[in-house]
Amino acid sequence: MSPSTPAEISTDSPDTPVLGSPAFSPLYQQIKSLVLQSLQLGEWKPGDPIPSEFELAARYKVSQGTVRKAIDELAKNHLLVRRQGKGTFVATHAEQHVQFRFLKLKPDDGDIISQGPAQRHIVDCKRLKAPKDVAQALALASGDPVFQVRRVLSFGAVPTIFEDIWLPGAPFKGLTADRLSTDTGPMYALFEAEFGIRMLRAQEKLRAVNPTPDEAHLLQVAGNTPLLRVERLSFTYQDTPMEWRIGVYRTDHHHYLNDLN
Amino acid sequence: MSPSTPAEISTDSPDTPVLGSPAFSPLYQQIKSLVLQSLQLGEWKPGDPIPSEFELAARYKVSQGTVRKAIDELAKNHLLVRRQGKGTFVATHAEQHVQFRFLKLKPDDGDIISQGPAQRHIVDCKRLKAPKDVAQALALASGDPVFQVRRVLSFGAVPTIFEDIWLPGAPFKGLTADRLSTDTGPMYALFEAEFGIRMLRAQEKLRAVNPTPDEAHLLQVAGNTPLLRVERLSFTYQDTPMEWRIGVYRTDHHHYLNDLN
DNA sequence: AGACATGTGTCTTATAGAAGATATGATAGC
DNA sequence: GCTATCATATCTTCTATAAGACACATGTCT
Repeated sequence: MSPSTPAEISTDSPDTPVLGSPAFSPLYQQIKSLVLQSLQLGEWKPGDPIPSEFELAARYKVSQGTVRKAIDELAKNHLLVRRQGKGTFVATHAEQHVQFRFLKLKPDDGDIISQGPAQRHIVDCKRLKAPKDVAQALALASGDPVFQVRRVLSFGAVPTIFEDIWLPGAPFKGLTADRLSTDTGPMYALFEAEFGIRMLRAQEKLRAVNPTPDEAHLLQVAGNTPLLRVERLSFTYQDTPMEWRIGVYRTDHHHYLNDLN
Repeated sequence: MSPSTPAEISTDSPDTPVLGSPAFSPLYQQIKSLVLQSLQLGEWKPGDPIPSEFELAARYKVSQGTVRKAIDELAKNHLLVRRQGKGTFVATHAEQHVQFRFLKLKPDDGDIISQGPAQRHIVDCKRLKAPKDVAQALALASGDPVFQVRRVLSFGAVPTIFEDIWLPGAPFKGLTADRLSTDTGPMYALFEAEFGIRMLRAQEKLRAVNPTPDEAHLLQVAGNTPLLRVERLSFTYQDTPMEWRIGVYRTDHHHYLNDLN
C-alpha cells in the first residue's frame, strides 16, 4: 500500500471510547482531543508553552490551519491561552486576570468598603466518609473518603461568603487545614499546583434561603436574613466532578453578576 | 487562472476592499460590522436568509473565507443562525429552541408539577414618566415617557415569577395591556415582530430579598419568604439599553441555573 | 543603542472536496 | 394519464490544505 497516507487518524481507531461518539468526526476535532489528552496527561504543565502550530501540524500530520482551528476552540474554553508573538500556553488559575473566574459576586456600584481582596478564614477541614448527597454529586460510592472544608470570606471586615466545600479523598490525598490556611492565593491555584487538579468548568444552581443558625453566626446576620445559596459543581477533564461547594452569600453589599449572551 | 501576461500590474489589481472608516482593524471585523449594519437597518428581516458567503464575498470584495470568519462570530453571538445546506438566517426570538434564552430559572430535578409552559398574567401596563432610577438604567432623561408592565408567571398553577418591566416610550409606541395579554408567545418575540426591537444581550444582577407586601400577595408567599431578585438590563444594537426588568423569583421548586465556562 | 534575523501567532486569499437540502427530470408501476 | 420513486444537478455550509503577508517578541550582531 502507499507508504505515507496523510491524515489517517480516523482509520486507526475504529471505536472512539468516549461518549458513544459517531465514528467520524472532523479532523480538527480529533486533533482537539489529542491535544486535550496531552494536557490531561501532563505532557505540558500549566503555564508552559505548547509546541507551535507548525510543530503540532507536523506531529499529527495535518495542516497548520487545522491545528489552528483545534487550538482556537481550546483557547475559547480557557484551556489554552494564545499570546501573539510568544506562543500558546497552558492556562493556569494562578494568573491575575483569571483569578476569580468562577466567583460572580461583585461589590455594589459605589460601595467602597467592599473593595479590595478577600480575607479568608478556614473554619475547619476534616476527612470523613461521604454522606449520600455528597457521594452522588461527586460520583463516588457512599462512604468513600472525602474532605470537607468550611471557610468564610470577608470583604472589608464584613463576613460575606460562607462555603461548605467537598472534595474527593483520593485525588486530594494529604490536604490539611494548615496547608489551606498558609496559602495566600486562590484555592483553585493551590489545587492546581499541589494536586495537579485543574477545574475547567462548573455549574451553579442558585436559590434564595434563610441561613441555618451556624451560617447566621458565621456571617453575623439575623436568622431571617435572605441569603443567596450557590451550589457549585466543578469539573475537571472528561467532565469528572471534582468539587462540590455550597456557598451562602450575603447580598446586602454585593450582587451576583451574570452576563446573558 | 488568467491567461494574460503575469508581469503586467494593472492599476486596479490590489483591490482595496470597500472598507468603512475604522481603517485599522482586521478585514473580517470590518465585514462583521458591515453585516451588523445591514442587520440593524433591516435589510434582512428576522427569519430571512442572508446572502450566501460567496455573494457577500463578491459584494464586499473579499474572499469567502473572510466573510466566513465574520459570520462565524455573529453566529456565536446568536445574531445569525447557520444551517448547513440551507443558508445563514437572521436569528429570531420566535424559534422554539431559543425561546427562553434569557430565562435561567429551571424546575428542580424530579419536580413534576413545575413542568410545561408558563401561564402568563398581565397585572397592568401603564404609560408614565420615567422615575429617576428607570431613566438612568435606560439612558433616558428623567421624566421621559416609559411603559411599565407588571406580570406574573406561573408554573403548574404555582405563581413563581413576578416581573416589573420598564420600556422606553418612543420605540414601543402603541404598546397596550391588551396586546400583551392576547399574545401567546414569548415577550421578546412580540417586541421583535411588533416593534422591530431585538434584544441581543443582557446583564443580570442577583440578590436574595424578602418580598414587598405586593409581591408577597401576587406570589402567594409569606412576607418572610426569601426570594431571588433578578435585575435585568437588556440591550439591542450598539449596546443600547432597551428594557429594564426587575424579577422576583420563588425558588422553592425552581433554581437559577448558570454554567461557568 | 541600533539594526537585523528569527520564531511565534494573526490575517487573508485561493482551491478543492464533503455533506446536507432542494428542485428537476426520468422512469417504473398502477 | 397519474403517481411514486430514484438519479442527478445545483444550491448551500462545512472541512481541509497551502501559501504568503503581517504583527509582535526576543534575541544577536554590529
